[in-house]
Amino acid sequence: MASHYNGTDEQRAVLDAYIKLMRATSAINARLMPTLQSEAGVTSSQLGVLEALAHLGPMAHCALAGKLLVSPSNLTTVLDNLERDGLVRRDRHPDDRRVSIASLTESGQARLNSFFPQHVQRLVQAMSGLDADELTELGRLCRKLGLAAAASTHGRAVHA
Amino acid sequence: MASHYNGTDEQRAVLDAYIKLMRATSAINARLMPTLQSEAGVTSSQLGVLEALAHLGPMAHCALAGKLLVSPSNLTTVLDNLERDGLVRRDRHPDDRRVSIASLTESGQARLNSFFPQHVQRLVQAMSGLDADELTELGRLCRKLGLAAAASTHGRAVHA
DNA sequence: GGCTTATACTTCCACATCGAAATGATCGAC
DNA sequence: GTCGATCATTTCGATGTGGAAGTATAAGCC
Repeated sequence: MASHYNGTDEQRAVLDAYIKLMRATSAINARLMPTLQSEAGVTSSQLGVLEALAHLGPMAHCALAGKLLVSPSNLTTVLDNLERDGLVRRDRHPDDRRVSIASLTESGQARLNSFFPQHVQRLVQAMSGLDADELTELGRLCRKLGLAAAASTHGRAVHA
Repeated sequence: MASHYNGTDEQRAVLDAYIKLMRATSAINARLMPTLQSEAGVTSSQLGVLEALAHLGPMAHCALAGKLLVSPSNLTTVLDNLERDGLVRRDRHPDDRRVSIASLTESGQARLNSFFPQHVQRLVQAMSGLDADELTELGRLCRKLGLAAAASTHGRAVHA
């Protein structure tokens, strides 16, 4: 039993599910991150940036922060480190010089190509504890949970 | 569609579930942390320490790090901040002076009592997007996933 | 007893993270 | 055209995070 809290049944059930959810994400990430850093030389935050730029093309700083759900100030740090390592380039928007456009360098693209397939393969292995149906169901539940939580963060929960 | 990766169906399914899992945990934590910091004055890591000490009693540094699944060096920082705020006390083990025993102060216990019920209630609300059965199923899937991932971190995956 | 090894914790460094404040640049009102 | 408001980004300060190295203590071996 994960939860020792002396509350209602509903509260204990929620705490229990929450703890398992957090442990699962920790376990998966603990499985992936060491290899990512030693083999690919990037952190998971940096990987997020590289992936987004590869899939979506060059993006403005604030758009990228929105996509990745991180704060702009945090993204500044991550981009600083990526730029220092030559994986990402920052250019000013020609019409609005407040805006900085981040894009993959050739080196960044090459780096991503060199490790991403293996990274995905390790992820598949890390999640091999669930079969295809369970994976689908986990995705459905997480999506529903995440959308409801995000909606209630701001105003009222959306009806659907 | 969450995943744009051009891999096999299995790889895309895994990536998709992974992204939803990460988004759900981010959304829930984003919902809880601001209130926790402004109302209770503790971070989520600090809450983990306070909870563990309250449920399990005074504990040695390394035992606590094991329970919380964080590195000893990280725990040092968290305990430093909690001790500075008077919520936790560190004492030397009488028989082995290498060991430091962390315990809740009265102030720490009082702080925990003062906000934990509301915190649980907010968690219940944050996770209210799922009904009781879905919560149970999510817990089951996360537990299975987490155990398999943790097992494969070290040696081979356990057979069951 | 003194040396070696092992253990427990801390310190140090790099990175991630966010909020708040500062900076630079655009836009609207007049 | 200038002033003020607004927006995009960076900087700063605090916390969390882990790995590597250092310090203090204990235990084992000769």
